[in-house]
Amino acid sequence: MDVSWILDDLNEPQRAAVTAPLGPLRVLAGAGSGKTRVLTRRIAWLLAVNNASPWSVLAVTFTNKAAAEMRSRVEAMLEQPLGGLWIGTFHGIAHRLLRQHWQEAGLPRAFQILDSDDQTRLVKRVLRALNLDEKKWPPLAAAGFINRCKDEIQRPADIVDDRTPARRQHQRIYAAYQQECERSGLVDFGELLLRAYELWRDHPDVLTHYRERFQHILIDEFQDTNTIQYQWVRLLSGGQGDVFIVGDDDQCVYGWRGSKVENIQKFSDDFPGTQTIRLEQNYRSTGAILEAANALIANNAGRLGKHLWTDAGDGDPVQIYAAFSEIDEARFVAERIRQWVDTGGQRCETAILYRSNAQSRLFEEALLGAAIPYRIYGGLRFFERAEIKDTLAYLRLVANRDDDPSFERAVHTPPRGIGERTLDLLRESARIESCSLWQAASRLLGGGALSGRTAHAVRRFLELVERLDHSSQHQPLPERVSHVIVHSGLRAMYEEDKADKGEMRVENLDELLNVSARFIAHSDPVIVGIDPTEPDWLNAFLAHAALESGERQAGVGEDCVQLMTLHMAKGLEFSLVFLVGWEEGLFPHSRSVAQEHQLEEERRLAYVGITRARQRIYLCHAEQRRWYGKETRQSPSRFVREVPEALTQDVRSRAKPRLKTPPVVSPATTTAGGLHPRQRVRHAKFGEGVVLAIEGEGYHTRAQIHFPAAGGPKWLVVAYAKLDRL
DNA sequence: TTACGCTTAAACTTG
DNA sequence: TTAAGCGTAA
Repeated sequence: MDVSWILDDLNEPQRAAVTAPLGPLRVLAGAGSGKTRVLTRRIAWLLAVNNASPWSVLAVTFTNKAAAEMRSRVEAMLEQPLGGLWIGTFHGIAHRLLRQHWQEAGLPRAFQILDSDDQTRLVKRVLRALNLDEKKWPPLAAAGFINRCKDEIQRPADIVDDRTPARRQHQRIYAAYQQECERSGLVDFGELLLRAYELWRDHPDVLTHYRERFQHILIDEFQDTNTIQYQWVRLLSGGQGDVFIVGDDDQCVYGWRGSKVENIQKFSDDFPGTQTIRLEQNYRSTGAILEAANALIANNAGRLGKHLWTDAGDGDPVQIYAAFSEIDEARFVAERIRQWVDTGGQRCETAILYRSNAQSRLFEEALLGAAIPYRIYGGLRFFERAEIKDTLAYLRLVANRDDDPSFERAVHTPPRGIGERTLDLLRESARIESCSLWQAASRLLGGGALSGRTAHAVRRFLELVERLDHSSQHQPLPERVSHVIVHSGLRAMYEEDKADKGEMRVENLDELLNVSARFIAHSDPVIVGIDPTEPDWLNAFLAHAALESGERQAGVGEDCVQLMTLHMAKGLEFSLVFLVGWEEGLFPHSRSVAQEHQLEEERRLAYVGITRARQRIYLCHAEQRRWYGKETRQSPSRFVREVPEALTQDVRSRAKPRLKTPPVVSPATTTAGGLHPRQRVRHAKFGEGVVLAIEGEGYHTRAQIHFPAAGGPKWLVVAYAKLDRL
């Protein structure tokens, strides 16, 4: 069989991984080494060469976006839709299993998913019910404890009593919280995984079915798996079989969330006969960038070991800019971006990467001032916006009256005369009767326990939800959503809110309508992870809203400078990268320097940042910074010093490049690129033109070119401008 | 019950 | 600096 279409453009180790015999295989894939390519080709190889059925393949990715991309790539390669193939995140797959086996898993059929925001609110409620002071027992800490337990496969009963009051109290909170969830038919993110794990552990027939089905398991970003995900894979595979894992221990940056680098390290112990393949050739960055990254990460102990290399040439040295202040830093970045764009660079090929979201504001201002379009990733995503969550709360009540968190949210938005006192009454009654708030409200109304005015308000609310349900029950999803937006009074409430962001919120409500329409039109039930026969689209849509929190901002396709945190940048690449705020206390963050393993995680984050760059990189730090309203003197991050001086160039002192070999950019754009006056060239944006003059040499060569289509002559740095000679 | 002004504290973030 | 939480007035 001709398999060249799968293997042709792969290097040796990549090919070895794609064609490896069935069995446990670990691919250690460095940044930019073609990891995604290897994964998709492996799936194609299994299907086309091994004649595996799509039905027998399970692929796990880190995000929903990656899952969608992988599916479309494989389908494009094989030129057919692959319905039976399961691709998704651990959570998406767990959810799908639980929808299918809700009875065995001990869940109500219409169970709903709690996002972390909902979870924190619920924990707060539990704290109040237990009469605990929120100051002494911060809800976020309690929620963190619960999530850590679930990640470690621990139910309240499994928690070892170490006789510390804090742990005992947290265990109590966990138990009460869990009881609440079960009474309300709610499942948080950790619970999705834990239930799915218990489903297999406690139901051998179900496990056997999936073991026989999933002959091929592939997992991406394995360095970011946590304990339960690892154990779940072991359970499914039985510690053997065709398990293909890909990861990079140097890019594990989610330790604070339970990820265990050890998982990728100990995989070979738990899966006997594991083959390990290293992908070390980097196709992304220049030599100087890679060497900087290699030198930095070498300061970490206990790595699996890997040395990235490239045959692309050294490229520019790493630029280091010591700014006077945080304002100077932002101004400098904006100015350099301006230059880059003026010389033909694209804005969307540029990224400003920072440690924490709070740093973005100054760059926004500087870019705004320089009239450079930008896009910020971060902040609230679509399904996390207040107005959207308000609407979803009504929809969830429509789906399930016993959903207490949704009851609490909907009952006082918009305000309808039911306040804290009435709610306390309902909560107390619900606690005594151990029933839901909805049931408590009905009972209190029936028993005449409420005063006339309050009773009226509560009755109207209950009737409203009933009406929302019944009058739209047999209508398509978008109509139901629209019905809720209007008749809940949410739309009117936000329309009146002229001062604030009311207008935008109304737009978002309308957008929710569009989202629900698109969900019906485009959703492939297989991808969404629901049983295709599931008749209730409302439940499916609500699950979608919880699991896939949506794009952060519109305007994806525009040519904008990209602003995001280092975490978000993992997996992305840009020609020009600014790593800003490299100062002690900021990065590494002051809370991370005390513990060695946390410091190492910060260093991995720095490594991720550096390896995002293809051509040119700037490390920036400010000597003085206004932080939380106070002026502080800052010293450069230790990570700046960990980049060998031979690879760097200081911008401010205007020192000569210290790189011994003359900088080479890339074969296609070397020096003058064979340009001479009167030469005809083509530029991606400006069209055809004629070279008028050449100036400078080496990397800095500039050419003055007359572009009739762009209205006259322009100076372009040849190395950046990607000119085609004609 | 709701709205407003004062105090306080402050990563990264996917499902 | 900003955003969220809390106490007090309308």
